[in-house]
Formats: sequence, structure tokens, C-alpha cells
Amino acid sequence: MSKSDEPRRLYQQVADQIRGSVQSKGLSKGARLPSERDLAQELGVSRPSLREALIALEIEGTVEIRGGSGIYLAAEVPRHAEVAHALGESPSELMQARSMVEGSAIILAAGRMTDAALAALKESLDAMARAVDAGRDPLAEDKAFHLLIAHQTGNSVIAKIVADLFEERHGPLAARLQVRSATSGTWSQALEEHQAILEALSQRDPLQAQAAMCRHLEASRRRWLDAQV
Amino acid sequence: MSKSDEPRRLYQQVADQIRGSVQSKGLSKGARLPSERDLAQELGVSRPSLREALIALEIEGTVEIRGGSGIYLAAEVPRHAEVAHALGESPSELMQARSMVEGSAIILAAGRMTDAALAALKESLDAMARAVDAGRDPLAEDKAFHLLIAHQTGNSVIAKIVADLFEERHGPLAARLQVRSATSGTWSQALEEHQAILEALSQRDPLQAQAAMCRHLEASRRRWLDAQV
DNA sequence: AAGGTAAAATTGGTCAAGCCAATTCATCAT
DNA sequence: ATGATGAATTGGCTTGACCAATTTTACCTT
Repeated sequence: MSKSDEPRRLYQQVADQIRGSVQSKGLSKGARLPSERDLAQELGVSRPSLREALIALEIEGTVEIRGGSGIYLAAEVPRHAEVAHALGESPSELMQARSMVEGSAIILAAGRMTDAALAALKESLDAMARAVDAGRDPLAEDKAFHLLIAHQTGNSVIAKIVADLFEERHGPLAARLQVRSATSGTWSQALEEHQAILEALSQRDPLQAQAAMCRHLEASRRRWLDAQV
Repeated sequence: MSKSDEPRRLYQQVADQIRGSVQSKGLSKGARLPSERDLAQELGVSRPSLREALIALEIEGTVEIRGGSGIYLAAEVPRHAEVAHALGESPSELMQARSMVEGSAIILAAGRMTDAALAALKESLDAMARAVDAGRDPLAEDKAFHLLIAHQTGNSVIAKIVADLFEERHGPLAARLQVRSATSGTWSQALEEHQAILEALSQRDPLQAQAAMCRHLEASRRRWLDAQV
């Protein structure tokens, strides 16, 4: 689910416009928006539709509606860079989710890391290095590395989440954006980051491992996004 | 405890009724609800109002609306593999995963929590209290609470993970063991834990919120396991 | 009888106009 | 000034209608 739906529901579009408008006009917390009637006319939609958008924004926590009084901004609206996300997934969201999940998982894993598991990770890393050298796309090896760590949590549910999130990158979500630069340069950089992760895990240092993992995923996100125009 | 409030917005009441009705009738995932027109008449409200309730339920993840077709209980694609069920997946693992994911998510959410979002959470909590008082199983309200928090991260991927993990509890894994754990006693305890979470969120205290969430999920796990002897 | 296609019925999507109730605000009497 | 009062404003909700997508039905072709 969730790709570029052409005709999104009207209330979502309207909610988007309101978010954008609010942000571009630099309205701050507590500011009062125009009345429902005015907003509806301004955005060129009917009042019921405008109303549906407001309910969405209210649930979302962007807006507060006081009956008989008016519509007020709840608090700071400025989301970082993801203005265009609304209800749709985005690569940034995906990578943020991975960072959160894998960043937590690796802490668990670090505490349970066995020598055998470390050896397996090392082997996986070597395989990835060979793939890069051979000019092959080390995607499978990349996945294996992340899954091995996830499995070390000893929790199959977590492992499944990590696997699903990894797959998501190749699902319908990014299908259209898949202009990826599979240059050996980006892969060798990813390889180095994996090495840093393994290093931290070898020392059974959970925090350092987490930091390394998050750095890796962040860099990965950047590589992914920069690859497309 | 029946501290009901005075004038709740209509769409919230309607959403409540739908949640309750759906659950008391034992409708399962993917089930199709009556048409908007029928539902509206059945509940004694106008179609626009019914519509607003549906939007709330849609955002909440309870319902999926397919234009021209109908209103369906959110089924969602069963991900890639239910296979993980067979091997070693246990309630403990599930709850550990939830603790990890939701424990991280709530930190994100705490930093973005608006007054309106807090109000929505409060509303959800009240709805849950009413359900408990009425002797109904407040499962839908429980889910709504967790999803609202997840939604507050602003990351739809994270929201989806939380929703999936929540649903997992009712998969084939625990289907037959779910008999006795639904006493009003255990639910009112869960309610208190939710209250603690909301309290921490009100104070925008990420760490305390995380602690409260993890305590809740841990207690939830214990209740779940103890119920099936 | 089987299959496919077009029309009809169903359903969500949206709009228009209006009435009610709560809130706000200007006005006026004190 | 001050406080009460009534008009304007604003959200809350309803009725009724039309459009577009989907689903179902009926009919025609093979």
C-alpha cells in the first residue's frame, strides 16, 4: 500500500494545504485560523470537506477546535524536512523507522553476541567485500548482515520486522524512485560503515554499536535520496 | 469511575459506537460494514457526521474506506510472511518487540506532542474507561490509544509497525488462549497504566513516557501470560 | 451453456444551503 | 467605568442532491 496515489482523498489534500499554508505564513502556536466558512472558500472546497480535513488535523494534533469560538493552532507545526509526507510513506520515514528499530535491536544484540555470531558477521562482511570487488551488487550480503544482527536479539518478531523493513526498500514504495546509484563507491562506503558496526559489536559495546548502526542508516538514507534527482 | 463528560463531539460518539458495535458483533478483519447511508440511519446521525467518524476511525487504523466499494475493517496486507509464527514466536517475544518499538516511538512522539494531540489521547482514554464501565471489551480503544501515540511520531512506517504488532496479538498464535484474560480487573489496571503514560506525555517528559510505556507493556505481557494457565 | 459486455444499481465523494447552539463582541443603561 | 443585553460570528449538525468509481445484473454473442 501507499505509493503515489493520484487522487488522494480530498480531506487529505486540504489538510496538506492547511499545514503548508500555516507553515509558510509562519503562524505560531495558538494563532487563530480563519473561520470554517472562510477557509473553505479560500481553498475552494465545501465546508463539510474542510471540516473533514480539520478533524484529521485535530486528531493529528496540529489544530484545536473550540466550538463557537474558532480554530487554533495547537503548537509548533514545523516538521523537519518532511513536509510532503502526509499519510504516505517516504524513504525518509522508512529509514527513520529502520534507524529506530535496528538501533534498539542492536543494543539487545550486543549483549548477546557470541563468538560464533561475530564470526558469522565477519564472514558476511567478507562476502560483501568480495561482491563489491567483483562488481556485483552486494544487496543480498547487505541484507544478510542486518538480519544476522537482528537474529542475535533472540527475538524472532524483531528479526521479522527488520527483514520486512529491509524488503520495503524494494517494494512498491520505492519502485518508482529506483534509479539507485549502484556504484561501487557508495557500496564500499556502506561496507566501511558495516565494519564499524562489527567493530563495536566485537567489543560488546551496545552504545557504540547503536551509534554506528544509526550512522550507517543515516548515511544510507542520504545515499538513497541523493541518488534520485 | 463513570466520569463521563458533557458534550463530546458527535463524530467521537459515533466512532465509539461503531467500535463497540463492530466488536460486540464479533466482526473479523476485512469484514464489510453497512453503507454510509445505512450506518448513518442506523446510528441516527447525518451522513456528514457519520463520515467524520469514519475519517477518525480511518486515521486510527480501525477501518479502511474503499471508494465506490464500501467500508471495511482494516485487514491490511498480511505482510510477507506469517511464517514467523510457526518458529518460536511467543507472546513474550511479541511484547518485547512492542516494548522496544513503542518505547522508542514514544520518545519521538513526546517531543512532538501538541495540546490537541494530548486532548485526543485523553478522549481515547475516556472512551476506554466508558467501555470498561459498560462491561465491553475496550480492545478497540486500547488499540486507538497506542496508535494515536505512534501516529504522533509523524512517521507512517512506525505507525504501521505498531499497528501490525498490536494485531499480532490476535493472530492464530493466541486465538484460543485468549479466553479469560479479559476480566474488567485487568483492563482497569491497563487503564491506569495508560493514564500514567498520558501523564508523562503531558509533561513532555520523553524518558518518563518511555518508562511508563515499557512498564505498561511489561505488565500487559504478564497479564497475558498469567491468564493462560 | 459459457463467456463477455454494457447497462443498472450500489456506494463512497463532494457540494450547496440552511438551522441551531455556543461564544464573542459591540452597545447601551446604570 | 461597569455590567447587562442582544446582535454578529463561529462551530455543530442536518437535509438533499449530484457526481464518479465500483459492483452487480441482465442481456447478447458465440
